[in-house]
Amino acid sequence: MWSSPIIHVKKMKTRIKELRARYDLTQEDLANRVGVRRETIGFLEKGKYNPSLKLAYKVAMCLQTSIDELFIFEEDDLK
Amino acid sequence: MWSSPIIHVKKMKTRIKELRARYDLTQEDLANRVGVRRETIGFLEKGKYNPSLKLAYKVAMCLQTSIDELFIFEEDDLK
DNA sequence: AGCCGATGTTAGATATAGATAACATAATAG
DNA sequence: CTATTATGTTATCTATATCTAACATCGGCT
Repeated sequence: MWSSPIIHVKKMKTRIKELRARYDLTQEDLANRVGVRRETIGFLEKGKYNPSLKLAYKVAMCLQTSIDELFIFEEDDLK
Repeated sequence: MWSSPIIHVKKMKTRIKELRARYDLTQEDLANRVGVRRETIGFLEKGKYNPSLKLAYKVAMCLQTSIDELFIFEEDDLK
């Protein structure tokens, strides 16, 4: 008798790759600036995992944008 | 090409508690809507950990705001 | 004084983010 | 063509977010 959650997030897209290209950065460049591994950036671009808020923020800062601009959520909706 | 800044995030504040009060929700109410445990909301409010981006998003949606409005980052600086 | 709903806090378990190293492939330069 | 650089991908490891179940504390209410 628990109630199911109201918010569902089906999928999350990111504009990391697009913005990284705009600034002509390699995955490794960006990774170095953010302070993570190259693979981590690669996995993020491919949506292979759900970053921590701090990581999302750091990537956004390095790409001169905001979290809300960098990540796009597609909702399943409010039920 | 600029000199590679390394981003440091010293601390993160959140307005969860403030907004939760505005909508007159208990931690448990919000937790149920978001789909996490009450303690998780409590720990988030106290800055005891760094949520995933999806969780941050869901909390923001439940509080009628955005991630960028809900979480405030204090930078250590671009160095 | 009690009770009760909300929050704090702990300890242990599980899930997963992110690290690391390795190797493969694509594209590009030479 | 080979050499190199950027990216894809896999497997294993560690750190930590989140779950779960307790129990404590605090505040409001009668």
